Amino acid sequence: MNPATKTPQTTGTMGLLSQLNRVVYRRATEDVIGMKLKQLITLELLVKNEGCLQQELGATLMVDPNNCVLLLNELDDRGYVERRRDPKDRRRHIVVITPAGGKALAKAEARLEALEGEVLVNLDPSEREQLRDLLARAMDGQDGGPDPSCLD
Amino acid sequence: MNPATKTPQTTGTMGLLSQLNRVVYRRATEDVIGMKLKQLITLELLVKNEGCLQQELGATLMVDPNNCVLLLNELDDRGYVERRRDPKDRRRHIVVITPAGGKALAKAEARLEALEGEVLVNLDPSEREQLRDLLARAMDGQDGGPDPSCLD
DNA sequence: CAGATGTCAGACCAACTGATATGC
DNA sequence: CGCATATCAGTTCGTCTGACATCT
Repeated sequence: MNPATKTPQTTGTMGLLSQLNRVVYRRATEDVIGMKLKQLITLELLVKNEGCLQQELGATLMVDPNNCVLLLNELDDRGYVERRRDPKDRRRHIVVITPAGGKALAKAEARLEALEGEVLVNLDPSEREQLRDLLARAMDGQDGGPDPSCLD
Repeated sequence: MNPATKTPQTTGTMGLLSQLNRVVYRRATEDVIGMKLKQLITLELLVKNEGCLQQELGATLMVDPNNCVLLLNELDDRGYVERRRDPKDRRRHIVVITPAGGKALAKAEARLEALEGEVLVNLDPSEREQLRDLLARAMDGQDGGPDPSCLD
């Protein structure tokens, strides 16, 4: 019996993706990059489109609105973000990154890039660029891709 | 070296990796592919090198020995794997996939490939091949790469 | 009032820590 | 006896569900 009748590929792309992501998560701990990886990603997104609505943020990051609150509470406690009421609709919150948040982000990104260098040690620079491009294109148009819908 | 000042890269490679992985995990639920994604990956690995030691399995999958037990218990309960004592060292367990496991894996892989087609809709076949290759090469030599150390 | 947004509290699930049993 | 392997129980962490408050 041959379960993989025609594909002798050792592991599927999704499996490889999951495994490599596990490598990153295992190594990108808080004491290594200075904050949780999820927080770093959140701050990156807030830099990209400053003045993002909280619900848009949650949708882009693919976290439930409830989880989004907790995530922002952590960043708020650290002084990395600020929640302001939307003057146009006072139910909503506009989330902005603070100077302290930007500074912490820059430091964390530097640490993460160093880690990236270790994780992707088998790939030369042009291949890394290729990988980043493919991942970005795959994400594009996904639920949480580089969607400029945060803009007013 | 100032990473933030002149690099307008929207998101780092690691962030993209994490995000795309989240997309997969959100969609590859048990009721979609028939089993947990982690179980699928485990079975794939057991097909690749049949007769793998339990500790080698855990190391490759990057799960603690404790978690490995629970993971195998689930697969064992379903009748997908079998644990046999190693005759050469009866402390050890050799894990093998059962015919039922192979059958379930084939079905789950088909479902996952369909999902992969949806997730990577922005990439044409050659680009998907490229992505799979880059991920495989990045994983190679990592803690849990295609390491043939399971062989005796 | 009905609907939307954000917040919190409690339940739930997955992962980690420590202790136990067996075999070398 | 010391060490290794696997297993389980208890804890902890992250996530999800449901109730509530505010605003339109």
